[in-house]
Amino acid sequence: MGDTDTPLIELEEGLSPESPSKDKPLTARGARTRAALVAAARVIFERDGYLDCRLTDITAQARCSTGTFYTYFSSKEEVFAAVLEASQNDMLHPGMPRLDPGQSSHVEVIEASHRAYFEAYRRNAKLMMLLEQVAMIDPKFREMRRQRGKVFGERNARAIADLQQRGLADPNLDPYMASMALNGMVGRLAYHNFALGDDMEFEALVDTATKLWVNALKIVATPS
Amino acid sequence: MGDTDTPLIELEEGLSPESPSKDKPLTARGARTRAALVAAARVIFERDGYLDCRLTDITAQARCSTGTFYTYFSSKEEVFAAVLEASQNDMLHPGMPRLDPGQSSHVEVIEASHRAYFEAYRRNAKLMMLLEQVAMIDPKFREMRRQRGKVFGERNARAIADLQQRGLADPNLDPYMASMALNGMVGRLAYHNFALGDDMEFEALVDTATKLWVNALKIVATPS
Amino acid sequence: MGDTDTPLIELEEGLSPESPSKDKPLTARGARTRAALVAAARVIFERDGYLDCRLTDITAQARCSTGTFYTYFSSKEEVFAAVLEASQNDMLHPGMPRLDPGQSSHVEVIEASHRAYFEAYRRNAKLMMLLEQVAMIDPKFREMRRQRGKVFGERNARAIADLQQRGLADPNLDPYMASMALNGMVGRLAYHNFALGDDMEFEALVDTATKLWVNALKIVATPS
Amino acid sequence: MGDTDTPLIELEEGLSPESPSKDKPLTARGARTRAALVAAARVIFERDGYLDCRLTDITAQARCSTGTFYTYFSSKEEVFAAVLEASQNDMLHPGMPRLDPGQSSHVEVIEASHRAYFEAYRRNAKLMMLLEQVAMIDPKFREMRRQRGKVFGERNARAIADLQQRGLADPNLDPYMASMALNGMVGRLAYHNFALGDDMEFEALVDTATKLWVNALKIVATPS
DNA sequence: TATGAATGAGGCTTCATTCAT
DNA sequence: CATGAATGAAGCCTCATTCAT
Repeated sequence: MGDTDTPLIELEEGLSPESPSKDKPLTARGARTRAALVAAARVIFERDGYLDCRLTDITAQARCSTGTFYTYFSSKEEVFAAVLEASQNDMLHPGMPRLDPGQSSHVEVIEASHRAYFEAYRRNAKLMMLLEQVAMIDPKFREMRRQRGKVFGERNARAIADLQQRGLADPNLDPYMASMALNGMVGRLAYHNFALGDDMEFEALVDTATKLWVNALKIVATPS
Repeated sequence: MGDTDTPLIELEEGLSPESPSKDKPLTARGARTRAALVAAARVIFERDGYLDCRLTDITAQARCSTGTFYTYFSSKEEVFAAVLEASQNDMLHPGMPRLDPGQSSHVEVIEASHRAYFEAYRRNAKLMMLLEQVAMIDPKFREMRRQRGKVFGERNARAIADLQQRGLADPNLDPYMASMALNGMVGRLAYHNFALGDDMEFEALVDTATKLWVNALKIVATPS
Repeated sequence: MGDTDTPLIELEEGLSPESPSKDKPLTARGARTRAALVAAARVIFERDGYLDCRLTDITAQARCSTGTFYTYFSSKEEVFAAVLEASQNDMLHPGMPRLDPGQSSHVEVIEASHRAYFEAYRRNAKLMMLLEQVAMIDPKFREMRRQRGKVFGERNARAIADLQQRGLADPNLDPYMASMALNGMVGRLAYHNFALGDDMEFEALVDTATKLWVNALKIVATPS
Repeated sequence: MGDTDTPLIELEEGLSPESPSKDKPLTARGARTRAALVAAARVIFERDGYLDCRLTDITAQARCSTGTFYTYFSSKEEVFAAVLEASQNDMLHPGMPRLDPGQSSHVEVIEASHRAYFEAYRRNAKLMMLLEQVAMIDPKFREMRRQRGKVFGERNARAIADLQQRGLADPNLDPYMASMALNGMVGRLAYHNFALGDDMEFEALVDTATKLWVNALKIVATPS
């Protein structure tokens, strides 16, 4: 991509921040308790699912009382947001590789991105599944996901448009639609494999996703 | 597609039957009541969502008593299955066009399939969203969806393999993975547009989906 | 009272209807259950007070389950209204005596009214105390009481104005204010005696209240 | 009233001391904190009512921590008593006028008393309403109010009896009952006007209350 | 078959009070 | 004295499911 700092593609589904809820200065003890609750919530959510988990399961896991939960959160929804927030770093910055421009082609960048994305997804599979679930249940999270998808869609759309202008990608495609479609494709692939456990071979997955992207956009194999 | 009766691609996400549950002979009156309940259930499910709807809302809508519900179904889950079953015809056979082989190219078949799929999805958007929701909530429905996805994935995988063998598609792709990925891509596109209301232009959608498919598989533009 | 059909005075504090809440046709069984709940509620309210009574105490007393409560009422407030409604006949029509006009004086009418009022209050002392309590707690009931007090106040104000015009009562008094003041006086007397248990002699109470009314208004002792 | 130092009438509803609770020497800082809590409590009680206010609202308003509250009080009830105590001066000694006996009639004394009472009530309307509320909720405060009412009732009863003996008031009335009734009348009038906001004209209120008292007791208009 | 009242387990939430720092 | 996090008992309320009529 030469002189641009925009990475060619970004595939992260991204998790979510939103509102830092009950944001208080927090004493050291408070911070510890809150963190314990968030960690416990992740464990319980992943074990029982969002719907089937009871608040008391979370507090039991965090070894605190029910009341304490409400010191830091005011609903299941809110802890869930906190869990996502706490996991964001891993999902949002999936070690986007800094490929040496001189040695990498567009294809290599795309492949590296896919690999990083799939790896992050695999690491957080349970959580991703949870997010899918909650997004289907709670309109707030659904909207959050949609917005985030849009942001990534637009970012990749710009990258695609850029390639098109430089004659390096199929000019007949609508950049935004193509972007949304291909992002969705990779997301679905990851969901099926890591969340549903379809269990395809990891490298083959990266390879297929990359080939389909490259083919779909008719990307010309030229050094990045 | 030559001598096979397998259509080139099938995109339907498919809805679901599963267990015919309380399948009794049913008197005329019984059949009427049952049908009323199924119809009412669809209305209420689409209005309130699977989780937020109460059984009494359904019976109220069907103008019958709570007890009657249990004459025909034994749980919410079961009515939902019945609703899906009743809607399957529209979703499963989305008017898959019987194109005249002599006049149609692969591309035209793919395009027609996409159009039919998107139209069906649009007609049943609320229900499809519901299905997505329930699949995320109830393992039974999740598994049902997965199986169905697999069936379609395999069917398309065979079509892709066939094209590859005839030198009409990129031979470097894993047919099954590619099939799953592309099916997922189209499904996601439909979900975003018709369920989430992303509101892209219909024909552009068909066109983009088709181009991406064709490009991705590097389908050689030859008459079907 | 001569040519007017307006009774000279009316002292009832009145209880309250408001909204018939969950008014359904009610089957015989339903009516029975509802009545049992209302009766149970009165018992428990009078025993424990409005605040200290739990819904489960009421359902236990009514020998039904918690859920059943919610079939008929949607809150403590609502049962309380129902209890009041059920008691209204006794409080609202405290046997207002039909004195023979030819034989009764204004004073006799006033005395009879006071006696009837105090008797009704004594019969329902616990409930009246409850009403006082709830009126202090819940703005809805407070307002209800205020409105009712106003209605009686105005009614008596008209009677007082009538007497003034006929030269039978102190013309220097504001009829409405005097009415409100004297109604309040009798109400407070009843509250202290029957609710708080100040335990004055019943006939002395009637006598004092009557004398104070008559004196206060300077009612001329003439046959009604 | 000649040779007695008992004022003719005293109308104050009186507020309350009771138990000096945690009466400690108190350092200067402690006194300040306690005062802040009492002041804060009054603000919050008046804003939210006794029942709906949380202790944390009070401590927040007083800009101190929850724990500090318990350094000075051991319950909500106790702060409330402290609030009343702090306000007593204004309510208990409503500037009872020292009229010059040579120039004032009984009527003027009564009128001045009523005026003073209503003014005090108006100044403390919110608090008086609160007291009414708490007296209905908490037996301790109810009893306190009753005792205080009795004290005033007896005091006025003595004044009435005195007048009766001197031939200056209706001898047919029971002094104590009449006293209780008339005190109650004025209290109720004040409650309706200043707490419930019935909004009658202030001077008319004083005038009506006075006329009713004088009439009711048949007080002979003679210089005090 | 239809009815709809009755059931009751169990989750959610509040807030006065305690106590370690 | 002050702090404020932690506690946990206690009630409310929902709604899928049953069952007597």
